Amino acid sequence: MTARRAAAARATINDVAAVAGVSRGTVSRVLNAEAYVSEAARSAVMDAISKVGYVRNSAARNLATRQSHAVGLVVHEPHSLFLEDPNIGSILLGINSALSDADYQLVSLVIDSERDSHRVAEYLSGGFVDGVIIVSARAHDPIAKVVAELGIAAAFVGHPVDVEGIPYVGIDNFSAAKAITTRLKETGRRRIGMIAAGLDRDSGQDRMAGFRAALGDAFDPELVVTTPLYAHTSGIDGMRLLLDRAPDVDGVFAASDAMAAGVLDVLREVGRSVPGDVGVVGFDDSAWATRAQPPLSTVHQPAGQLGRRAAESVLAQLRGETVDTAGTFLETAIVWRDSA
Amino acid sequence: MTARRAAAARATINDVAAVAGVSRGTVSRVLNAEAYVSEAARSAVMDAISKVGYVRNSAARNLATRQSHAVGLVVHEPHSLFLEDPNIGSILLGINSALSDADYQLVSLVIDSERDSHRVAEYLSGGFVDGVIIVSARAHDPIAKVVAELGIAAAFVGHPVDVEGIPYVGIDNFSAAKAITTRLKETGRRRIGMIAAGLDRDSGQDRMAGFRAALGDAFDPELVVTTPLYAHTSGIDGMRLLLDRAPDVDGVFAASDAMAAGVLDVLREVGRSVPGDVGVVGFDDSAWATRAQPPLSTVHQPAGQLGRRAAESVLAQLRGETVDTAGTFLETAIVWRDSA
DNA sequence: GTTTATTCTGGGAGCGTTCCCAGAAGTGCC
DNA sequence: GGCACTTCTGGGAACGCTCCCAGAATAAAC
Repeated sequence: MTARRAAAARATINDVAAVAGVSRGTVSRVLNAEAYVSEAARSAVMDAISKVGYVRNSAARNLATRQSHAVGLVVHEPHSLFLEDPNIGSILLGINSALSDADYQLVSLVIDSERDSHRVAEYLSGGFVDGVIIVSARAHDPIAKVVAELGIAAAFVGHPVDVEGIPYVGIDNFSAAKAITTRLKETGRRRIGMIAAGLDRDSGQDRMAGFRAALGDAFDPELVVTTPLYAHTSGIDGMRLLLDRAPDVDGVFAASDAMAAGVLDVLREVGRSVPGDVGVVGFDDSAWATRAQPPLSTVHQPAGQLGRRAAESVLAQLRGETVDTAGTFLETAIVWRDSA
Repeated sequence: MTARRAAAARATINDVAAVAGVSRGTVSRVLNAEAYVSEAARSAVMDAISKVGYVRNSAARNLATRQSHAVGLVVHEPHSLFLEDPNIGSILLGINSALSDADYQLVSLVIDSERDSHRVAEYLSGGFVDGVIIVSARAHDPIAKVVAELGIAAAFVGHPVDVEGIPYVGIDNFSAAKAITTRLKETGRRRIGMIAAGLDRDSGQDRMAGFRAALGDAFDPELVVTTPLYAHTSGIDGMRLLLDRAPDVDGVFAASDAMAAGVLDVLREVGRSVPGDVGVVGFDDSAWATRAQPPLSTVHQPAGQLGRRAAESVLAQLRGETVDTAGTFLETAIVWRDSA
């Protein structure tokens, strides 16, 4: 099998113009939906387009407009969370959906961390993309810094930890944590504990604050176990500690599904039934939730919307609009399964 | 925050030529590593490039060469497995790595299934990409058909079910299944059963054949339970059936990690310890494997390599080379954890 | 009917490359 | 020194679009 050029000779705007009996300029105006085109000319051009099978040559357009009509999805390997984030697929689809609605392309910018940030800057200022979306950046992400300096149209999905001036889209962790804790409380639990994590970020703090707000007077600091990571093992260690402190605990809110899965493991180990003896809820609605036994009640993140909104922010910046550099917080939903 | 053009005035090839004291043509030759450039000219151009901070304008290049220098990753939503495949992130990274080595861009082609295949064909022949990579296509995938008809440079990652003439990259299911079964046998198991699935595909058949080959004379058809799907519930049902048939089973090879997780659930239910009473192995090294209790011994797929090889095949086609339209099979590795 | 504003159209110029041809410079051989 | 190669260089033309200006056609106002 050898390579073959897809189409021997593709129709150009000139072919369309000739068939429609108008000029190149008029075809271009129709293509770009500009004003001042007569209805007769417009329909003649439309007919001609489908007749000759015209498809716009984006390279020529990009060259003439000096824009790439592309938005990059920055994946900064291996330091990014790209491979770990369970919602990444949906986020990507959401981004793409918004972009293609606006006739923009999504290009993947996988940046190898071996190279320095100078290379990254060159890459971004190289005109390959008009804007950039950064998913789950970590603290001190060099790309975030470069983007901020260059003033490139950009948006984050997820919390940027130490970057100012770039809009981001996230979820309302406080309300979500409060809502699911309330729901857990309503199942009749009296002694509800929490396995908290990531308190060095506002997302982690907000989840804990939401938990506290939901319990009100019933809140007992003794029942909150803090761990540094959102990991499965943190959930195991955290739950053991919690059981030590409060053997009568009958409800647990884990700040991530991975930790909740760890909680489940410990409860099984010590012979407590879920949700019979103890009700457990998680956070994320990741793969952990459905694969756990029993499946976890958890907080669902609107991953697709997260991506879409970030893309729309970049698009707005590209149109020259002023966008809010503060965060946009999306509503979450509670998914009630069998663990509580 | 308003949009800002990244660079006020980017350096062009003419600026480089002026600084280097040579002509446009010579700069172009240096840029494209062509023959017939004197060493003096080459180094003068190189110096000038870094001096003026030149970055090639890909739109102009694409226009002049009539190639996009981009390869598309087709994601055919919602029918594709894009969101489900646990290895998708690594595959994507592997593809990108090979592509960027060859100075190609990866662009995401998310195709909405609401539109017809005519639109897909237009998309692919529209010159947006020079080639295309299709991940985990399902049977009767319309894109696969269009690609085959158009003769576009393409490659599959994963088994195409009903498409001929397009190269694909997969793993050697037979050897992998044989190897892990042998390994299981070597732990001293005497009665090893299998939960097979997907026998309507060669991947499923190969896994079963590998299992059989590993056992040799010890193979007992009675100990093979067949299910249609690779799902978790299939694993549960399959294991119950296997225990009915052979209560003395002391080893199980499940054709997927999801099924192996189901096997684990059943064994726990009936009070058999793993790996004490029964050794269990899976296939895929997906998230199920690490999240199972105990973590599964399984077959690891070289996801990054799968992507890289597919990309390299497309690149070879683009260079006009003849590539083998049969499948390329990559070696797998056994990951030995705690379940056997 | 004339003037003025508005709507519409054609086509030249330019975007930054690559391609290719013509010719200059260098090398080797008789 | 003359001739035939080979190596190297410059620059015109083209790629297919958008931008923009000048002017034609039409509509509105006097």
